[in-house]
Amino acid sequence: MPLITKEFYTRTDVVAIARGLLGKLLITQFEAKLSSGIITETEAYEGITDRASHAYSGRRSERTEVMYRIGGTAYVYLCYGVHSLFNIVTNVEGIPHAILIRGIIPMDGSQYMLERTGKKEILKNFSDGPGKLTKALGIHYSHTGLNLTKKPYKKYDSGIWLEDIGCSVKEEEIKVTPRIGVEYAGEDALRPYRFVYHRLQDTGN
DNA sequence: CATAGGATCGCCT
DNA sequence: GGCGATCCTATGT
Repeated sequence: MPLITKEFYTRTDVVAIARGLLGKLLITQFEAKLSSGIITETEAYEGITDRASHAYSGRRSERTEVMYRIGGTAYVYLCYGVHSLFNIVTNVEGIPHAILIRGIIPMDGSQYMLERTGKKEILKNFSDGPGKLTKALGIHYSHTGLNLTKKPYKKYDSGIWLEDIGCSVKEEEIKVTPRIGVEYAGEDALRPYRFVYHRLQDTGN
């Protein structure tokens, strides 16, 4: 299946990209273990003008520095001291847009996902939260900065990348809501920047 | 240096 | 619906 390339991520409309990521396949390979899932939920974070963004008002720190890199870079950070949350940086270098991936439907490598999560089987709601999917796919905050537009060449190389599996998502299958857990962002908390792909959501496996 | 709090989850009631 | 886990980051002294 075709790899999603730089041209997809470096576009300027982070909201359009967040919608466009629904139905795409998110794939990881670590220690020769390949696992993947179809993206069913995303949130757009619009950089320096968006109070909900870690880069609001142009803030830069060791953690957020990767947000200013070129679109197609991974931004993974630790939340509540417990969960690694996976984001995709978008736009050109210097513009800190990002998209939080909030849900997937498990596809390949279910045995590895079960192993990582300590579950016996893949049931409904197995990977329907941002912290759950990173755990299932083995994504850790140490993976921040990875280039998502490069697929590992060898079986034992690590990588995170996305592929277009030809899943066409209709407008009426997308539910649009405000983002979760950003109450502190004032008016920006009301922005309709969360996208949920309904046809596939909550089907378990 | 100290400390509050967070783009969450799972278990409890 | 409530709460504790758990630790890094940002901010302030």
